Amino acid sequence: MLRLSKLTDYAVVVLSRLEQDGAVVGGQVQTAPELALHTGMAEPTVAKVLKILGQAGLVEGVRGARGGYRLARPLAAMPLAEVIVAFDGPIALTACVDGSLSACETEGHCPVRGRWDPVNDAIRHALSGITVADLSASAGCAPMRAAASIMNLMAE
Amino acid sequence: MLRLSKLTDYAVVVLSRLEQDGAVVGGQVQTAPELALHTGMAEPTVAKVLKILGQAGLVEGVRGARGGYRLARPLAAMPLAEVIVAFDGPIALTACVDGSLSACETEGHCPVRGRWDPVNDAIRHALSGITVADLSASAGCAPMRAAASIMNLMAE
DNA sequence: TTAAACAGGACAGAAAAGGTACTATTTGCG
DNA sequence: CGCAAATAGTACCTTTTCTGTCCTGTTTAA
Ligand code: FES
Ligand code: FES
Repeated sequence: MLRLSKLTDYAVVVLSRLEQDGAVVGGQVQTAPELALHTGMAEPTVAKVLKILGQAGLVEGVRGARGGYRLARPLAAMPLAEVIVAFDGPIALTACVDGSLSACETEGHCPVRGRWDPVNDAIRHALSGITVADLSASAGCAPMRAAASIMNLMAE
Repeated sequence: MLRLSKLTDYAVVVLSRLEQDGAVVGGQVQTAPELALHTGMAEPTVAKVLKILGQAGLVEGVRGARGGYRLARPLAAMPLAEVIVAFDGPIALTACVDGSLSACETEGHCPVRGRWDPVNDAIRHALSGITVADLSASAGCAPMRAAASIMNLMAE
C-alpha cells in the first residue's frame, strides 16, 4: 500500500492548524495542548509530532512559560517531501536491509543496490512540486476530527 | 521510508530470471524449485512469489507434472505498477484505516479522504512509465545471490 | 497408478509502528 | 528567589503488520 506513517498525516493537520491560527514565523505561538484540543488528537501524540517537526526545522519551539510552537516558514514554502522525510525517513523504495549494506559496499556490487533508483528518482520528482499548503486546503472540513474534539472537551 | 514489500523485490528478480530463461508466453516453463536454485532464495518463498504473481495475471501457472511458470507478457509490456499493486496493494499514500472508511462514506466528508489525492496521482503518474524490463537490466549481476545459490547447492 | 508440480490457505516468529509516560531543561511571572 | 508552564529528549510497552514456512488439496504428464 506504500503506507506512510500516521504521524505524517497528523503532521499535515497540525501544520495547517498552526498557519490557520496565525502561528507563523515572527507571530504568536501555539501550545501543544491547545493544538490537541483543536485537532481532536491526544495531547502526547501532538507533542510527539511537534517535537519531530522541530527537529526537522519545520516548526520553531519556544521553551519556557508562555512558550509554544510556530511555523518556521509559510506552508506554501514547505515541500511535502520534507515532512515525509522527517517521519518516514528518506524517500526511497527499497527492500535493502541495513546490516547487509556494508557487506555489499565492500563487494562493490549488489543485486538490489541501484536497481530501484529510476523509480525513486521518479517519485522524488513527482513530490518535488507539492507543498504542504496544497494539502491544507481540505484539512479544514473535518467533521470526524471535530466530533473527536467535542468528545475531548466533554471528557474534561 | 516508503518501504515496499520484500516480496516485491523478489518478484522483480524472479520475473527477470523467467525472461532470461526464455520462459515467455508460449515458450518453455520454469518450475519453482529451479527458480529457487538460480535466484538463491528459499523455495517456499519463491513459490509464494509466483503464486501471487499468478493471481495478478503476470505469470501463467501450468499445473500437473512437467508444469511450471511462464511470463504472461514480455517484461517490457509489464508496468512496474502492477507488480507493486499485487504485493503492496493499491498505490496510495494514506493513513486511512479500513474500519473507519465506512463511517466516513456515510458521513460524506472526511478529513483524510481526498486530501492525499494529488500526491497519489503524482506518484501513479511517475510510475506509469516504468516497466519491469527497466529494472531487470541490473538484476543479472548478482554476486550475493550467486553466493547464496552456491550455499544452497552445497546444502543438498 | 504414480509422482511432480501448482493452488490456496493457515500459522508461528520477527520486525516495525503507535502510543504513552517519565524526566530534564528552559523561561516567564509573582 | 521560587514556582509554574511549556518544550526537549528518552525510554518503554502494546499493538499491528510483515515475513517466512508449512500443510493440504488439485491437476496432469508419464
Ligand atoms: S542489500 Fe542493500 S546494498 Fe546490497
Ligand atoms: S478515515 Fe479514510 S475515508 Fe475517512
